[in-house]
Amino acid sequence: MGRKPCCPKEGLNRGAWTSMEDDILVSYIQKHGEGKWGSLPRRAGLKRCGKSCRLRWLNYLRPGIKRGNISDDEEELIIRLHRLLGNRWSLIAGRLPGRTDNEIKNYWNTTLGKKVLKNSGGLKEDSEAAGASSKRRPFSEPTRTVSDTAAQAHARGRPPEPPEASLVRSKALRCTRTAMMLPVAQPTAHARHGRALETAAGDDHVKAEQTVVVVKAPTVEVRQDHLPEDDLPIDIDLDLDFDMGEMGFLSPWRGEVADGIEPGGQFGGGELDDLEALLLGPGGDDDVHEFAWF
DNA sequence: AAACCAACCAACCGCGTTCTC
DNA sequence: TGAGAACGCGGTTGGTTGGTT
Repeated sequence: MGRKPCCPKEGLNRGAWTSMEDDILVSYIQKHGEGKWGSLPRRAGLKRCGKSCRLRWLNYLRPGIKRGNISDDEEELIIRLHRLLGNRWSLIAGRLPGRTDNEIKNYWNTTLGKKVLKNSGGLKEDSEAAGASSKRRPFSEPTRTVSDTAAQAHARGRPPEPPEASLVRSKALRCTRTAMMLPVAQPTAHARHGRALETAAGDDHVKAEQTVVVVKAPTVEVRQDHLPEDDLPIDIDLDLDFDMGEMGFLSPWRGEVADGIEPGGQFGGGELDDLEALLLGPGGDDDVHEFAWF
C-alpha cells in the first residue's frame, strides 16, 4: 500500500510550464485569489496538479518575485541564516524579500554550499568533495537535534559536546524551551519581540539576571547576572519565530558574537549540565524538542 | 563539429502538520 | 475526537545550458 497520490497523474501536463498556462493561472488567481489548490486546476481549466500550480505561483508568478542576481549582501545573509537555521529554506527565504525557498535552496546547493565549505577548509578538491558515486551531491546537511546529541552523549556516559555548527535543530514537533548563551559583554538596549512571540507568549515578561536566555513558552526570561544592574535592560535583537508551534532565533545581536566566544563554544562540562538542568527542569525532557545554540 | 561533462534550476515527490468536517 | 483533505516544506530528479576536450 503506497501513499495515495495528491491527484491523478493521467491526463495531466507535466514538466515546464508554457506561457499560456502561466497566463491562465495568473488571471485565475488575480480573479479568485490564492488557495484551494486541490480544485484550482479544474476550476481554472488547467491540466496540472494542484501542487504544481501552487509551486508555479509561489516560485515564479507571484508578484514581487526577484529572480537571479543574488547580491553579496543577500549571499552573506543567506550564509548567516543557514548557520543559524540549517536547511530551513522557507524561514531563510522569509528574511529575503522577493526570494523563494526554492531559489535559495538551489543557490545554496549549487553555489553557496561549496563556497562555505571551501572557506571553512572543508572542501579539499572539487572532485574529491563531489565523490566518486554522486555527480551532484547537494550541500544541504542533515539536521540533528540536541536531543540526539544528548542521547548519544548519555549513552557514552558523559555530557554532550558542543555542536560543530552554531545551531543544531530538528523539525520541531513542539518547542517549549529554547536556550542561548549570551556573550557576557553585551551592550545595553532593549529586547524586541516579533509578532509571533506576542501571539504565542502573550503576557511574557523579560528580566535580566544572568548569562543564559531561557525561553519557556509562554514566558520569556532573559537573565544576565554578569552585567552591572545599571547596564540593564540588555540589548537583545531577537526575532522570535513561532511557526506551527516551533520557535527559532534569528539575527541575535545582528549575527555578531562577542570577541573570544565561539559559536557553540560556550557549552561544556558542568556548565552544560547546569544548562541542561535549567532547561529540562524537574519534569524531565519530555516536552523539550529543540534548542538553539549560539 | 561532436561528444562529454558539470553546473544550474524548474519541477516533482513524499512526508509531516494543520485544517475541516 | 478521529479521519481525510489540504497545505507547506525539504529532498531529489531530470532537462537544459554552457564550457571543455
